[in-house]
Amino acid sequence: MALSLFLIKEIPYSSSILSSLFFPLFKVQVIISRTLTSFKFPASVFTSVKQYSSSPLVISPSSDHGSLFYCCGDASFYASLLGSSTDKKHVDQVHAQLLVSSLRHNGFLITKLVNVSSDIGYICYARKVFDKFSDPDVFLWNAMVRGYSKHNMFGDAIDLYSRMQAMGVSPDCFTFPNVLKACSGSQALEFGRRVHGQIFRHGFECDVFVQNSLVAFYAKCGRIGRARTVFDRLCDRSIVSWTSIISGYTQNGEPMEALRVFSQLGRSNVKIDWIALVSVLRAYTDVEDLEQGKAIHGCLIKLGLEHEPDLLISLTAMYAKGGQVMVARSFFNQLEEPGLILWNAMISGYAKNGYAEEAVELFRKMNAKNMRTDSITLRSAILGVAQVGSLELAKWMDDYVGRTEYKTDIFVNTALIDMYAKCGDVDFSREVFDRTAGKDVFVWSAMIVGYGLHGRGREAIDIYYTMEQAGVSPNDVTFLALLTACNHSGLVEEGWKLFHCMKDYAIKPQNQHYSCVVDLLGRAGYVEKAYRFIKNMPIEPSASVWGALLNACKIHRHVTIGEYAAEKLFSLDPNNTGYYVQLSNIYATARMWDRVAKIRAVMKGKGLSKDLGYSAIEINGELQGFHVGDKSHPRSREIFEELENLEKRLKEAGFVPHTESVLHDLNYEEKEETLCNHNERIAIAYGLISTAPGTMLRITKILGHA
DNA sequence: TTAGGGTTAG
Repeated sequence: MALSLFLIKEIPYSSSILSSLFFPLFKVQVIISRTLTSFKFPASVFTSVKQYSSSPLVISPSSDHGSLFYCCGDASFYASLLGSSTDKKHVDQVHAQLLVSSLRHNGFLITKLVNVSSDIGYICYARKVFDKFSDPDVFLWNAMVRGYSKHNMFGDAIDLYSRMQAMGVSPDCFTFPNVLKACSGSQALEFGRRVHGQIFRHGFECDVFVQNSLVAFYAKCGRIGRARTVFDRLCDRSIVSWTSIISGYTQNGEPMEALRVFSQLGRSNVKIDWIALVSVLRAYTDVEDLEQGKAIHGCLIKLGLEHEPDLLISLTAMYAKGGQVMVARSFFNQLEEPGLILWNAMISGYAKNGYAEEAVELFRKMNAKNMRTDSITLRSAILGVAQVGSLELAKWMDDYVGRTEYKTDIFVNTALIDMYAKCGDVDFSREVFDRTAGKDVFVWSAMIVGYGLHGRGREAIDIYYTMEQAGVSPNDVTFLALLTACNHSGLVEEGWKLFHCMKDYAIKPQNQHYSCVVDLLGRAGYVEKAYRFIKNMPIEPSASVWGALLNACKIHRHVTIGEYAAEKLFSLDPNNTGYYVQLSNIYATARMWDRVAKIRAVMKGKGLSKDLGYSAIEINGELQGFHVGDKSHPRSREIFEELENLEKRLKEAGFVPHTESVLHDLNYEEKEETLCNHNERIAIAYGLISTAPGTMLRITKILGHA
């Protein structure tokens, strides 16, 4: 109907539409200006017009876009015109018509105009319309607040709501959901609390819409306890209430509780819909229970929802995170035009599971298709690049980011800092770090991690103190980064001191922190001190803690403590080959051959074999990976000749290899294990024969993905 | 006329 008005332009070709469809439906009178008479309306049109002549429809030419038609219908006529608007030009035209009509002060139509403009992303226009209206009612205020909330302009939404209150307009049940969305979007916890008070005062404590919004608000602001209280007090819980609290728990890192609530939901009479299932899938993804997630997948198939595009995103993410990237990819491939979030889920799934090249390739494909990318796409792609380990690719990625609106995005820059460090150039990390404005604890921590990775422990510690001076509080990640950095640089005292600083910030050390300290003490030879340190731990030591102790025992030939650590490890992680090999090496060093043989028999009985890592080097932009004892490269002979040559020169220079444990009759693999740097050496040798003297060689070590 | 929940993430 609305379109037919604008089709008047085409009247010479479609006069029947005008006369048969348009005019009979709206009681309007048409006055056609003389300039348009060339359209040669058929006589029937004028007859219709005369028949329905309660209000005037003026048609006159406009200079801007061909012919513009001013008309005056009734309010529902304008509403239907606006309702069908999908572009700014249409809205402009209808607004222009409205302005010259007697309905220009009609609050209902102005509200509709504001709603429609903000729906099509014409938010500043909506505000202009809003501002021109002198006496907005609650509907109009709601429409404007809704517009801002919808476009993530949370501050404006909150300002407007405050102004509304100052003007003495009473909010209604449609006001609060939008205001609360703005509060959670901008993490305005205090303001939201006040809104909660107002909800109570205005008597909306039983409105399920308003209360659901409150649950979501508290959950998104990290106040899951408050969210639960609101949820528990709800007189009538809808599926939205349940979904809000379930996803709230997942968002707050409590997926187990989310699943408990979900089982309660199963016992209630509320019908479960697909959005509820999406949040449950997320919870199973987070508890890393792929089997249970598969069961939910089964439910979805039963409900006939498995092809729901938004569910495919959750399924893709779940399978990708669970390491089943092929299954994830099959979901991705199901859609002809996967949306942005699905691309993101797939790219990050690849990147997080060691399929770095696939991640980068998919990102490139996305670009080739001219798809829109966002901050999350970039973060995932950067993670992929970091794991590929190529500095060339890293620079390309950095350039790419520089051409987007995300070059100042703090999350993206954190990822870039990490990427450069992992690709071998921490000074580039520092450049990104220096140009990042508004550094938060993650940015600082990423830089500390970078320096630590490169054995520049002092710089890591310096940066930490600068961070403190800048008034940014460290978190558990910061301390882990610091302890790791001290570890790599052998800064025992500094590490010990920093570990004890954790309590100043009320950060409870986790197993990772403890294992770092054990490693630090152990490597420096304080094996017994490390052992006592573990014995005094307030939490149950994990395998990584005992593993660090075992490693220290191997280095410092401590059989008794080594056996103790190994016993703990065998019970915690019975199938990990590394611990058996390490204990066997401890025995070998102590020349306790009978025990070496015993360990080997146990390993054989369990059918354990080694999981190899590899090292990679980039030559002329091409990445080459080497496994331990890798002879598959076409230039393998030259590489091993260079390696021998290198070892000869090392010996001449006075290098004494640590060979005690290789002297006895260990089998081939065990010898390879003992020469733990072997694959790095191959990569170095390849680098030396492939580059001009003086060229910087960057070796990337990739663990456990053979 | 207007409204609430989910999925990708340093």
